[in-house]
Amino acid sequence: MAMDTDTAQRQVLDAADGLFYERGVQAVGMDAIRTASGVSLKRLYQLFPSKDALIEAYLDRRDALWKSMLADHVDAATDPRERILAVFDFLDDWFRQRDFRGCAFINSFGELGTVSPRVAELAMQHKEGFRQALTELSKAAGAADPERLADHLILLSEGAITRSAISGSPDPALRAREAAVLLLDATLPRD
Amino acid sequence: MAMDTDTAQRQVLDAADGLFYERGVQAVGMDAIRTASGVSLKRLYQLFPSKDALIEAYLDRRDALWKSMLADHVDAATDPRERILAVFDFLDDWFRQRDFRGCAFINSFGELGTVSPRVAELAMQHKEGFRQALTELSKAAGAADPERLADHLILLSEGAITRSAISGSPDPALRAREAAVLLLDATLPRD
DNA sequence: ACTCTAGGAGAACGATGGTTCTCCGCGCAA
DNA sequence: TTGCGCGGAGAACCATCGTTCTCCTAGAGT
Repeated sequence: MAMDTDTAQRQVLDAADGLFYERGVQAVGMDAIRTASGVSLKRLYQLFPSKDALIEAYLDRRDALWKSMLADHVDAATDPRERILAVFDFLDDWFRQRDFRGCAFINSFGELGTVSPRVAELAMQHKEGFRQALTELSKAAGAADPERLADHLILLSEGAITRSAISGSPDPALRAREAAVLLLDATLPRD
Repeated sequence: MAMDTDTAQRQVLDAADGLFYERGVQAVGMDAIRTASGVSLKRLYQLFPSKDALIEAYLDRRDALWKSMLADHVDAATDPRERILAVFDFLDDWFRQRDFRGCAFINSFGELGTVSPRVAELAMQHKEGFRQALTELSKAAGAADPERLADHLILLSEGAITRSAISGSPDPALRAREAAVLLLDATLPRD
């Protein structure tokens, strides 16, 4: 009758993801997660020894999921320039999801950045991973200064994320893509 | 001996600004504001009937202050193109402030956006004000499509704000300025 | 001097949060 | 069958929060 450990863990993480992302980490109590997951408080606390641990697991999973969604979009293209632009198609897809609420890492950092070094660190690592991905793509596209191009593309992406979250419209993804085209035209060697 | 209403109000807003901005709105209790401001709870509640009202006043004041700091930087330049780039000099100044913690509106939106329509509205209005300022600057610089240029510049700015907040470095302002130069070169008519 | 009232300090109140504990039932080893 | 231990439901506990209330002091008007 006892639900096995793996599915219990998954259900807790599913519930945490939905609630934390929608309402913010501080606004969601452990009781809400217990109700949404159907996993008792006792079990919940033996799977995750504290709310902080659960928040960390939530962010870890988001990071992995996000990276894999990004990779799926990028890998659907072969031309190096198209692979860069695929990043913005990915953003467009993401922004169109009904539950889109901005970047979980930015949101969590805003809530806990000053008080939880762990959350601050996870946010930095997540963003650093994105930066490295963009640097690779820029290198593959033949940019003379791939790190710089990556930085410019990140700014457009992050800007699109927060603008889309606040405005509630997916448009910023298109605007960011346009701007990226201009930047690529100005930066990459002609072909 | 009673402190007059204006100074009490100012002290409360000063304290609220410091605490809300540093730790986030939810993490700061009214008691902390009372201690930091030196204004008794009773008086505090007759100045601001609820914490929500205080949050709103805090955001209102941030909006006004931010706009005037931006205007100061922009108005220090006369050449239309320089006036656009002054936006990024403003960001650089801002990011270098020791207490810089990102955009108060983005942070508050992340915390309360789904639960407080008022905060969501204030965040939208703040960003819309920025958008209009950039649209005016783009128009003055002779852009063929000033709204589009403004959108592109906003993405760079917002991206720089969140990246600087998370990385703790002011660098993103410089990167955003570089990218803005590339965009202006690609967008504005030659002179 | 005697009210009268605004304001300060802080207790009080009811709600909610994270975390732990109690009690109970159930499946399994001997 | 008899313990035994895991897990479920939810109460319990202690802290904190937003908000209000009580009590008291001190100054202003008469």
